[in-house]
Amino acid sequence: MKTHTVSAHLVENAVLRLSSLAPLDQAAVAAIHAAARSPRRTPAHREVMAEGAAVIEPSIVLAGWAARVRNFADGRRQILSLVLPGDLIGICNQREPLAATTIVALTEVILCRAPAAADHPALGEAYAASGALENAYLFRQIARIGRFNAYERLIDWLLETRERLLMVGLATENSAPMPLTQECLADALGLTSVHVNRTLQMVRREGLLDLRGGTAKFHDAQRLAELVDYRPARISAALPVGGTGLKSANTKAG
Amino acid sequence: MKTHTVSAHLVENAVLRLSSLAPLDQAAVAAIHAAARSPRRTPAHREVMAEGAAVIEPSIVLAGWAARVRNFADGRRQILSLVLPGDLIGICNQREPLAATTIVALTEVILCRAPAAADHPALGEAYAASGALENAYLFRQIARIGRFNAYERLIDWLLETRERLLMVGLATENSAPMPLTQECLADALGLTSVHVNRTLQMVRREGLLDLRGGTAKFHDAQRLAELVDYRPARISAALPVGGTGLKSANTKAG
DNA sequence: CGCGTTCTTGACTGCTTTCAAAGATGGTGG
DNA sequence: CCACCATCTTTGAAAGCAGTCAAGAACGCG
Repeated sequence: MKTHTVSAHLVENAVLRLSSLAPLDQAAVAAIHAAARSPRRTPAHREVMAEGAAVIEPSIVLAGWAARVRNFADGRRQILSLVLPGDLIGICNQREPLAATTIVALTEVILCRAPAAADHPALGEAYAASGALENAYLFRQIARIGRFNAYERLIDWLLETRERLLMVGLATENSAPMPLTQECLADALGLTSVHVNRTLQMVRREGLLDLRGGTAKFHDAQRLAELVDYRPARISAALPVGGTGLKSANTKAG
Repeated sequence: MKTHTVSAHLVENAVLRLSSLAPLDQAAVAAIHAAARSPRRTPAHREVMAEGAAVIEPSIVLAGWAARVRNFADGRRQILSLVLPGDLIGICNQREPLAATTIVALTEVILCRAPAAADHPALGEAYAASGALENAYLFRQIARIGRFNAYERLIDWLLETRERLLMVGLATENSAPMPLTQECLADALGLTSVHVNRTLQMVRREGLLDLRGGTAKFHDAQRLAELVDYRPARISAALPVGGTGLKSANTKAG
């Protein structure tokens, strides 16, 4: 298996996400494909981008998992958000921007340049929608960490990640790749790895889901969603995101 | 005192913030002044904007405190971010956008329409910078709630709020208005009001700061910043935000 | 002065962390 | 194919930070 070229199907994940955010014309899709012919790779554990550095060129994630992180002087670490295939980084309409956060590769990550929005209006819309969605996930992360207990955090976060993977065609209704160590999970959830481990076992015992070997199996996504009152993220009246995933859990708990 | 017109000095707060984010030409400033002649008021405790509703017109906060909040079915509440004078709400470049969060007035809030960026390029830049800064504060909120204990959260949050108020000329080096109940603070910090109360007393006893009667007194901002390794938010190499406020706390703790 | 909201306090519970060590897993080289 | 090593997962016991419940004090307002 040659690792020097990006196989075409990788690009499809990104195209799938972006075109579900805004209808893309042929030219826009072609531009993405063209950009993907010059991929850049970042090995696992290495930084894709450093906080406070001049921002790198706008990029599309073609493959791999990364995370925006904040590192503290005493070694504590908080994952601010996940960066998944189809996501954009370094998009902003400012002059002389600085990277707001460090982004670290959790697995090997493949990116390519994001075609300029100026050249493709459709892409501009997709980028804007992507930004809005990213923002919505930040809000969710705050609410999750601020008011949920470990059990709720874990379930809510897994459902959210599943939703995002569904958008790029990388998950199925009840199975999603989840190549994170429990320590990473802990950093994302504001917990310790020990407690993540115990919480994971609890959910496993209940038969609701099973996370191991880099894969999450959702045995009863509907029930999980009800447990934490999970609703798919929505940023536009026109484009319900997550349509592939959960039915709306609007049955009154009564 | 007549409450039916917006006195000119209120507008100045917003102009101060926006022009520190991007240099504003006369026309842009005039446009803001013009917009401010048609203010809208929202009484304390009422919603400025409801999550999931079609987004209201882009607005500038002229006066008052508001907050983006997430309410849970069981009564729990999390404040996602503060909305202060000079802040913008409802700015986004999408079609058919939905409000990502509810915004509730914590005190009476006065807003006005935000002049269209299309008509004033300088405003467009200011809006973009404002958005980037808002984003930076979301990241901080996640890190704060995810990895800080109550003591650190309180100090860090107060320093951040002070920094933001300094930007609009509403705070001085060691005093800032803080018209929030301890319950609101708790909702912002992901704590309970009882614990906020106890933490507040601890900081007070240490003589570091004093929060009461709607005003925060910072007796030793430098020391407080060192305690939580606080650094002013920066979004651009060109525009160091918070220059009015803290010196960089770069002395190695040794 | 009376009332409602906010602040304060105490005792108790409990979720989560900490520390340490044992067990599993996976990849590597002999 | 197995030994070996590093990394990751699992477990137990103990301590601590923060939450809960309840009631009294203080404050602001009409």
